[in-house]
Amino acid sequence: MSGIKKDNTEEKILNAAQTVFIKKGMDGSRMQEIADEAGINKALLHYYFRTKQKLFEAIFKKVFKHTFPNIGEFMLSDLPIEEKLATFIEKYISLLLKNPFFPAFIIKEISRDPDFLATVIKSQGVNPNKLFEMFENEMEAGRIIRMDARDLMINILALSIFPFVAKPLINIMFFGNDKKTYNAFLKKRKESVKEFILNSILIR
Amino acid sequence: MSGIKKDNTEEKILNAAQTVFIKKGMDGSRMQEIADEAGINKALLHYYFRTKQKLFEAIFKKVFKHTFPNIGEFMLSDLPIEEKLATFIEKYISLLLKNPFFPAFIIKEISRDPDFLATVIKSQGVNPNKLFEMFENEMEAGRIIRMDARDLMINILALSIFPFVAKPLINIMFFGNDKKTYNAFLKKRKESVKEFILNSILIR
DNA sequence: CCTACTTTTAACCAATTGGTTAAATCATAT
DNA sequence: ATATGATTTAACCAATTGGTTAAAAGTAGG
Repeated sequence: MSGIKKDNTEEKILNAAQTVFIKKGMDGSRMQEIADEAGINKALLHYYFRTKQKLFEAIFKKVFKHTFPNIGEFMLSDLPIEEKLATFIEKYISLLLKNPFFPAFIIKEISRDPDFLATVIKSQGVNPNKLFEMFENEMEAGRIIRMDARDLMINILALSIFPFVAKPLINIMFFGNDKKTYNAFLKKRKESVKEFILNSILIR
Repeated sequence: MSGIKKDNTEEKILNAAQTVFIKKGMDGSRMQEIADEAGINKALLHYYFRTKQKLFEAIFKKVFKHTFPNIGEFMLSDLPIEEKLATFIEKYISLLLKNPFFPAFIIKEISRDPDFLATVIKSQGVNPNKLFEMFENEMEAGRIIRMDARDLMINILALSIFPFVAKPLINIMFFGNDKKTYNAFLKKRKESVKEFILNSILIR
């Protein structure tokens, strides 16, 4: 068997491809640039992943998994809704702080090839129905206000994700292009988004 | 002078370029495809707009202006804050409903060339400071809760824009890929976003 | 009609790009 | 050591792409 060497090279390729694809997108990336980034010959890319498309799909799936991780367990636990939401928002924004370019990458590519997205989502087994049920139970119990559960879920995602997706725009418009200030601001949003949402929906 | 003919062709090119660029982005678009869409020869594109880059910049500026229109007047008027926000959200989501692909296009391209974005924003004369002042006055007067005005502005934009930016994703995840249902849902958001925000920040 | 100018086109070009091929190098088992 | 199969490389290729050029077609004034 091959073992170490193969895995090593494959990993180098995946890392390099992720770097380049995230920065330039599928259309803007060149196989040669990925090879350079990985420190290998271009033909080796095709040896491991037959085509650019297949390499890209591998990266997209990987990044998608990281950007929309499974959160089933604790969101469906019997913790109080206030705590569930607080924990989710904190964990999720922390995740995005560690991978700030993931959301924009996903957004960029889903409008290029929406059909492929459907495949990925199905293979992920994403199923938000349980989540919606949970929200509706909380409404029934009078702990949060009545609203479309899909609106609620989209609002949570929007408030968490959007500042990362529109990072360069917001940074210029609202922060004089000062990256440190903006990063500090994003960290604080773990608190402010939580408050904003709970303020809106919690019945106290 | 040339007159009719020139304007006509230039407009045909701009329309075709917008269609193609919005669908495929700068990197994914081909000059030949734009020429075909406009029903003209490819060389004519270069006759009117010297390079692909220049043609793209013209489209980007045009779309950007439409996506972030000047809203100064009535947001700085002396209407009650509740009414200002309600009107803004309604108008803004209506605008996006008419141009649902604009936000994703802007997002896609700002991460490709953030420097160019800076130019466009500066030439637009966007200056949110007056808006922030207005929000802070409202907080001072005890009409809305205290918070970072930038958070508030970003939240409003996020809740309005995100469902359009992530359209294909949300449509698959939450709406079984049924476009009509999702469009109806987006229309209803004019109301639900307004309520969500006012619920959160209004002091009654 | 003729001249001067603008608009439009067909043909062409150099550079880039994803992908292939055949040979070289490396690793491993016997 | 050497045969075998996996890994890596340099050289190459066909197709595509943005852009150019020179000639043709259209337009308007005199």
